Amino acid sequence: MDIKTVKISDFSQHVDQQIKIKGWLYNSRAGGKVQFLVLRDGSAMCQAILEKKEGNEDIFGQVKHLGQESSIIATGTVRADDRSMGGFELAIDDVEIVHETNDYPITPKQHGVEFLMKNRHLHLRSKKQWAIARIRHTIINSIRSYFNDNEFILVDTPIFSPSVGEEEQTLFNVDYFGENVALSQTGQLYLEAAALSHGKAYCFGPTFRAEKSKTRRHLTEFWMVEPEVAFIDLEGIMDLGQGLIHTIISNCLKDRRDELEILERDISKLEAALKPFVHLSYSEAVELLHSEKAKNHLENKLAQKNTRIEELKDNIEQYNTDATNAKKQWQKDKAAQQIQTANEEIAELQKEVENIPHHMELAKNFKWGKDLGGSDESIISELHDQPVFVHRYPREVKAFYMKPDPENPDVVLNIDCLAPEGYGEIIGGSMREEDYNALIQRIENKGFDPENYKWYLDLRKYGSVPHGGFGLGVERTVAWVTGIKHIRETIAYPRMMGKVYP
RNA sequence: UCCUCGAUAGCUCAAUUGGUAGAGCGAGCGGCUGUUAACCGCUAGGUUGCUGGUUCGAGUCCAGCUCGAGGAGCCA
Repeated sequence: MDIKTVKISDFSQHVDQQIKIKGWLYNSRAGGKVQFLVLRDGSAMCQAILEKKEGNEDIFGQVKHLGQESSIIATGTVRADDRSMGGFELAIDDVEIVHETNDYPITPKQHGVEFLMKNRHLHLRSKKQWAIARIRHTIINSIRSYFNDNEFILVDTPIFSPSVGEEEQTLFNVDYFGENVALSQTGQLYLEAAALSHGKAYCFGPTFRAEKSKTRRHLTEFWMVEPEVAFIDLEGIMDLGQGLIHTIISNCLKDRRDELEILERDISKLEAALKPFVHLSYSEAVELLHSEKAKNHLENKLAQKNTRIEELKDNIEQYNTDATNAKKQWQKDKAAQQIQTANEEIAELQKEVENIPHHMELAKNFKWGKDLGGSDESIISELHDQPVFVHRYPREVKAFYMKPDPENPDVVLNIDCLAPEGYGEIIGGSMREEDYNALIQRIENKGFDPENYKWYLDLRKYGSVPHGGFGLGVERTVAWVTGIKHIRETIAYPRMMGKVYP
């Protein structure tokens, strides 16, 4: 009789049945007569019990010496047991060793960033990385289904783009049969053409920025989805963006509870984002930055950080006492580890504490007409529980194709969407200038040559309509939803300044 | 491009005013029937990132370089 192979995530439906699982050894605690194996099969992890019995001494001995990440096929009976993680475990009858692994580099203990990134191809198997990847999958799937369900047509825009002379430092140049072209940093201009064909269109692909940014928010290669709609207005664009983010969040809350729990994400923060978003004009945002509210917020933040630092210092005292009183070596080591972790947190907090007065100055002295800086965005987003749309920025700091507000030509009809908790800008979008002559004017004012925009200008010559759209950065969205600090963990193989391996 | 910090065993870290390089984890061997980063005992494991300098003596001090982390600017 063939024994059925089941997924660990389906264990609850197979209690007391004999089944097979195909997977990998994640960790093991071997005893003389019983071994506790933590197995993973891609769907989940479970504990498996191998008891030494008459007749299985060979298997017992072999499994005992199996290295972490050895691949195996285990046959056994599913049991409900509260002592086991997930509430179920596998009582093993037999193990087939598919591949024996020795010296797997990533152990269940702590590792540094550099080491993990060098071993990224293996790091992907770790629990947190596994959870992040699954949430990313759900986010991308939500994006596709949201647009598909709302009658958008997917149009793929080119990655090789002619260089038109603008913003050259931020583009990657490629030798294209002797011609200098750039890797695309947006599909928007091409997508405008598609929107005039389909009414609603979107593109979804990788995008490339050669900015020399080394921060936790930047990648040189990242994924962006860009919808573009004919006959829309700015309110419509904001509704579209809010609908998209609501769909993403509610799908993650519905389908990725376990993964969010693995990442210790505060669910209430995500639930708050299901409320209608805050709408602030740029001018209102500037007022907010100048307000007592912003000042008080930063003062509170400063006080909180200082309190936390004192708390950590007290903890360190305690750990030191623990270490002195500890009889066992491992207790001393544990205390040392805790002290190290606390010191790292203190260092980070002290840096923030140092920066807060500077941020206060920046906010207080913010002049109408400048683009919002990173710290300004943080202040605005931290003052609200849900994402914030900031609209109508000064025309001078924004791109040439953005349409000026007919009611105030000093500002353009654009939006930025700021994610909560300081995760920064996740959406940028605008209405596009649809008037032929006005667009030429804008191109010339920015110092560009209208000759290079011939086909783009054609869109204003033949059946031009009010239209607009936005771009949403997938990795920043994943960082926010998962609550992880650094964007490099939101994509399987991050590309950053100076890093292209593996 | 600029500013700050860092590089010691496979991994994470320690090493007092410059004076014999250590621990835990991991690996190997052994012990333990309910473990949750299991635990206990033993063993192996090092050109202290590179180059030069100061010194009787450098992991430690100085200079330059390489690599990494965080931030500024810019941005999704």
